[in-house]
Amino acid sequence: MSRILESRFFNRPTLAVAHGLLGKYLCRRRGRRIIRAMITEVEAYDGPRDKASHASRGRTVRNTPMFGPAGHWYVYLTYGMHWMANIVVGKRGYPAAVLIRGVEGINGPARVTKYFKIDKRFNSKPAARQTGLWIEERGVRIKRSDIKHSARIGIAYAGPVWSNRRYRFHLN
DNA sequence: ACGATGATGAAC
DNA sequence: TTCATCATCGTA
Repeated sequence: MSRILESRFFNRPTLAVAHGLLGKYLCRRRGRRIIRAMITEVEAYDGPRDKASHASRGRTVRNTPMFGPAGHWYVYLTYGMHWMANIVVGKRGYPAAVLIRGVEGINGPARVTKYFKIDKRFNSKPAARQTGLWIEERGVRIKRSDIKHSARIGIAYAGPVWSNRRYRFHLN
């Protein structure tokens, strides 16, 4: 049994969605083939005050998807070569997203997008089967005690308050 | 430890 | 229009 996650799942507080994504499956259809992998690591970027978030300096062309409806993708290029896959969460107008940092067997957000062949084509598109990139519940139960939380990676510029927040969640 | 590699946003 | 900065990775 499996269930494709829809906006009712993503339209919740950012940290709750981040926790909830662990154990869910990132799914990609290319032609007839579908690849799936369990999400094992995520990071939350929560609201306009979060100094580590692209939205901390207001709305721009790039970060516009973060202000849009929950359950849509926010995909952007970093370091001139790596795509980052984020799912938008929370209410419209409130900029928040969860970065998918790792799936089973693949660690690192750039490796995830490389493996799943995710790029700007998905930016602002809904996570849905029709789009070719979506997220499924497949019956994996994650115990609260199996979720580790720690500081987010690569965001020291955000200052001590925001860089020390334990907004990174992972299994193991 | 550091270079790759280019879009972004802010300053000028 | 220029410039520093980046939600990183692979090689050392």
